[in-house]
Amino acid sequence: MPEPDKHQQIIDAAVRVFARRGYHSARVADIAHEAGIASGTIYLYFETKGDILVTLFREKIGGFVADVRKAIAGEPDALAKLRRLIRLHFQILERDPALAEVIQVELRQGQKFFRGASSAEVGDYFNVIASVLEEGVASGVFRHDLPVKTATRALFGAMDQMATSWVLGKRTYKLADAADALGDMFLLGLAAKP
Amino acid sequence: MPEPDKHQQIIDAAVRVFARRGYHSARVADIAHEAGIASGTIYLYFETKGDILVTLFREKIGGFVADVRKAIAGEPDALAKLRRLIRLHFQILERDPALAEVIQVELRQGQKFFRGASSAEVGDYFNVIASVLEEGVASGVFRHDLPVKTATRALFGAMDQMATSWVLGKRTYKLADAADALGDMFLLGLAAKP
DNA sequence: GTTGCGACTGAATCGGCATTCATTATGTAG
DNA sequence: CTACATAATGAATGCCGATTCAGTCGCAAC
Repeated sequence: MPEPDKHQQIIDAAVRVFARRGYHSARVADIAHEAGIASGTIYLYFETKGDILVTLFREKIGGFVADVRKAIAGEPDALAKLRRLIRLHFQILERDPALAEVIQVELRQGQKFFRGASSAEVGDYFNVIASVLEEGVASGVFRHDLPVKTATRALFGAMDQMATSWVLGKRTYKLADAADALGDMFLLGLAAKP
Repeated sequence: MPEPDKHQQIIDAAVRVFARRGYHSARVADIAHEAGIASGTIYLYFETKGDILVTLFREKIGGFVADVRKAIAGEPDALAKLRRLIRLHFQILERDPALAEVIQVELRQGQKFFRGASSAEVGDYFNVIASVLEEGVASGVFRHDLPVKTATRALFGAMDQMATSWVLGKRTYKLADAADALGDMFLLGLAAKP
């Protein structure tokens, strides 16, 4: 009867080790060491090394999406929801640097992020974004002819790239401070007002 | 005296094999077979398997940036340059599906794309985008208070995500068709006109 | 104190594939 | 035709670390 505790212990250790060494050069023995257990024990809780990675981001991204969903549900209109979503996206990553490193850099290994095992979770997030945009179109705060799919991808891509740049840089500036600038850009555009 | 020809032959074979199998499950022997040579011959032209990947995207991305630079130089103002850049970004990827697969999916392995060996080339591309935005700010077609760095990242991220979505989907729709929609979004924003 | 049982351990195994290099082919010059 | 140089070959090597599993531990029941 594997302790549910140890599962979490291994996941947390894996986040730290993957952040430090990268997925490929991380050895299973390293994760075990970081978790304070023997390497064989890992295999009582996970099938393979890849399974650790897959499970880790399913759980983390699943939690991420749930947090965002809950937060925006409390906002009054699409505009507030959009701004809140952007801010939260950044806050969550900023809060946990090791997790941010893993999500922005390591999880993109091969197919795993957008294809493969966590595509469902990522798809959920896309749906959350799309639903906010649709609500805004329906209520008239966004352009009635907004191409929602395109806008969803563009917004996600923009946030994701800002997060990646922040991780790869020294993380000197506050990521969350960029949230409002990004929100303004999307809402108002780059063009000068006539 | 290695033939300069064979270098290219190997790179081209590698693009096809990486696109098909993914970098990790691609064997050096597969690339050799695809190129019609023996596996040992690869090592007369490249140090390691990783070197093939690194060289491949240095050359490809370098060419990509050069193409974009040249194309926008011919455009009259920042607005036209921006639209041209977006269109070209998509056209180049659409023209070569195997290369698109490799750039969007395989090259993100670990650190290689934004960190590591090709960061200089990617940095060049960021500079091209930023210079267009700066020109637009200076000439007054873009908001004078536009945060150029943020906008550069956001625009790159948006294009990159659209490309990734297109690669992961069945590539059914025309990627280039989304270019104008994306341009409009960035220039005008999501918000409804008052 | 002995038996049983699940959790845990970590040294030994094993397979896969990048890399090497002794050998062969191709080409050129005298 | 012989001698030398350079390019190409592909079978054999060697490494590395994920995975396994025979054995140990801790504990509860009787």
